[in-house]
Amino acid sequence: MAERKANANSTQVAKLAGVSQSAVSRAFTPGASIAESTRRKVLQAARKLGYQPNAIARSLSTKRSKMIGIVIANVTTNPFYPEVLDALSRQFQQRGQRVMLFVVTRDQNLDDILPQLLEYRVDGILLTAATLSSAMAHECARLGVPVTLFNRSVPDAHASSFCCDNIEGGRMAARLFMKSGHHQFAFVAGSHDTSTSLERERGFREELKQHGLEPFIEMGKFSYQGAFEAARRLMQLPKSPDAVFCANDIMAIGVLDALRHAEQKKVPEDVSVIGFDDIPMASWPSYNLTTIRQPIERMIDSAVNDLLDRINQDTMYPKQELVPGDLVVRSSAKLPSGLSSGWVISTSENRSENRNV
Amino acid sequence: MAERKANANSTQVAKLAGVSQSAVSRAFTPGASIAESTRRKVLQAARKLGYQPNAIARSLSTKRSKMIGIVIANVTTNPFYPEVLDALSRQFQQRGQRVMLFVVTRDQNLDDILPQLLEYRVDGILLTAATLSSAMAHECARLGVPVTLFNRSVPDAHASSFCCDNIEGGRMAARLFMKSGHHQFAFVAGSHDTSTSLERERGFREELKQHGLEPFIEMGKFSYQGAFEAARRLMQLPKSPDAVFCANDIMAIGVLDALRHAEQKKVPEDVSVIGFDDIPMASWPSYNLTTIRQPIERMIDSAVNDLLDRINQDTMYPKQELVPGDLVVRSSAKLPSGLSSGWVISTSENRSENRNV
DNA sequence: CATAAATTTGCATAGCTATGCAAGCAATCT
DNA sequence: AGATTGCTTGCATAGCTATGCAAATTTATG
Repeated sequence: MAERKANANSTQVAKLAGVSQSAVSRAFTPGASIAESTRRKVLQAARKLGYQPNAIARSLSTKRSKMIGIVIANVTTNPFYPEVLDALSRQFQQRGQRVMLFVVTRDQNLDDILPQLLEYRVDGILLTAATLSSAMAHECARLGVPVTLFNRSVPDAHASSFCCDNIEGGRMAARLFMKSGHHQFAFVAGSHDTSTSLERERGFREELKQHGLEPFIEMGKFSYQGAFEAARRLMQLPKSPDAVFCANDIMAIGVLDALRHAEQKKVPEDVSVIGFDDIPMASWPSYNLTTIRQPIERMIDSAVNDLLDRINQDTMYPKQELVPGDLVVRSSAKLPSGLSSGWVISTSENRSENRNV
Repeated sequence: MAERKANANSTQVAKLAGVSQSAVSRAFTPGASIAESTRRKVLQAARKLGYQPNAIARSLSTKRSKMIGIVIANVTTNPFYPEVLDALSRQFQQRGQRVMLFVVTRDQNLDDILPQLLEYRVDGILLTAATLSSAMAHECARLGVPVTLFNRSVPDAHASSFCCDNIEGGRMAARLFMKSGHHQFAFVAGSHDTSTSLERERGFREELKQHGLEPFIEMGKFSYQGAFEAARRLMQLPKSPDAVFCANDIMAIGVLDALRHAEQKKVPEDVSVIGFDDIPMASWPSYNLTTIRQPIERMIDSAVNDLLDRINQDTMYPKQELVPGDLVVRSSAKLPSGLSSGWVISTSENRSENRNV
């Protein structure tokens, strides 16, 4: 085993600076009671010894690790998640929190992961993947570790949750399809046990049902390839759909590619496609995907604020927030008359604008 | 400030189990000297109290945090990096290391980031972004914290480095272009201060030069959009290129989209395009990108092994490894006679096979 | 200048686990 | 039985910082 080089500690710095160890600690604690002259002496001695406070010892002493556990999945299969991770970790970094990351697979159980985070006494946990078992939610609550779910609906009242309004998003897709005169509808699902996919399907279904319509359902496994194959299956149906709503953009893109390159269909002339998320690729000219945009920044801000607030104030209750999505109209779906590509439609505030997306 | 619920500690467990605190510690330390019967008693008491060893205290005591610092960038702009992050963090997790993640921007200085990692006494550091200043390299060496660079060339001998053979990759691209009879060559660079881009350019240049040829250079800023615009500039040249090599795939895709959708060029009939990385999108039918594949898995394995080995054995010297890339022939570049799409050519072992990519 | 008030300092200890060492114990050997 | 060996166990302490409290110092006030 390698031997760690003796890393200077506060006592050695104190000796060199001719002060007590407490003074060294205070010199590095913003707002602590210490004379400016003493602080300078300490910092100088610290520099000389290459001293840096030991965050591990500080964590032990303060019972605050200043670490947030983030659990994420699908980071390679869906560009939405790298965006989420990027925004999340930037935010936490900026606000003085370190990030302990766990990348999980769809089938991995959180009950094995969370203990590993709790072992390190993370101050809070942010989940963007997998579902939180009720037992684990209780365990975190017992230990006073707040949990926030991003893009997952809440299992019980112990965790906060920040979601896009998936149901309304599904409705928006259905309405756009119907307004522009489609006849056969389909939904490409992600999986049958993920709230996002289920809710988007539900909104889509319900809105269609009000007009006596019902969509075909195919499984796209939340991946490009899965959706590619789903599209091929859809096109083999006797009454193949002319309007396909996908549970996310990466699947919508898989569907588009299948339609164009494997099925010789024109989009949107033969088939219209709508996605969900508005990942950067959606605006590439090869795809020009009409989609429901999740307002990532706003959702992340809320989630981060909520988690940090709950870390600092014991009294706060978990919060559930539903953020409305925007319909971004590009050219993968036929347009109803009066609407042109490049519009963003926010149902929430009933406001439309041409943002040139 | 929130008050932490009293979290059971080893002393409380010891009392309940009727043993000493040491016994509790040993019960949770694999391979420690403890009777099986005692261990059982301890574990039972621990379960009853909901006790979990405190990794922070353990880290302080053992001087091993079992945390690896990972620094990464471009996670939203280049799908290559989510792949790298996914593989890296999986590997470390599997081998019992936690990951402390820093997501940085291109312009962020590592000299501000590394101290934050060192503060937490990470056992090792893996850099996939930014360049390590010599001062910082020394600082890490002084503290005995091994550093491994992924896809970055090494600044001095204090860090290990695992790179794809970028120069040979650039050469391969040049050779393929020349063999299939192109006349005007261009290179779309990522940036002028990144070893990957510079080396790929160098190999490309050198190989062309041997035949008295010289490429145009345009800056693509390592992004889809930047490359899109670079392609448009290239097409406005009096002798516009018919062979464009890009420093990575995401830029190659930007170039493809610009050629097809903004410049009415056919690929590969009018212009051939080659990328670098072989990200998943490269094999999508919309792009079918001919590219130099980086053998991610192998590179990651080597990098992770190296870092963990150096953490455990003080004696080991940093290592520099150059892994050869494979030319993956798809259909974004004209083929020389005798070669058909779907082939992977490994120069290293002089072996070609049809892997149906 | 004396006194009160405010600031700064050091002492001592808590926070939790790992581990070297010596002592205790049981099993094995002669 | 007595001696040897090998395993278990507990004691005591290290690892490093933060912080309540009382003492000491400085500053402000009358």
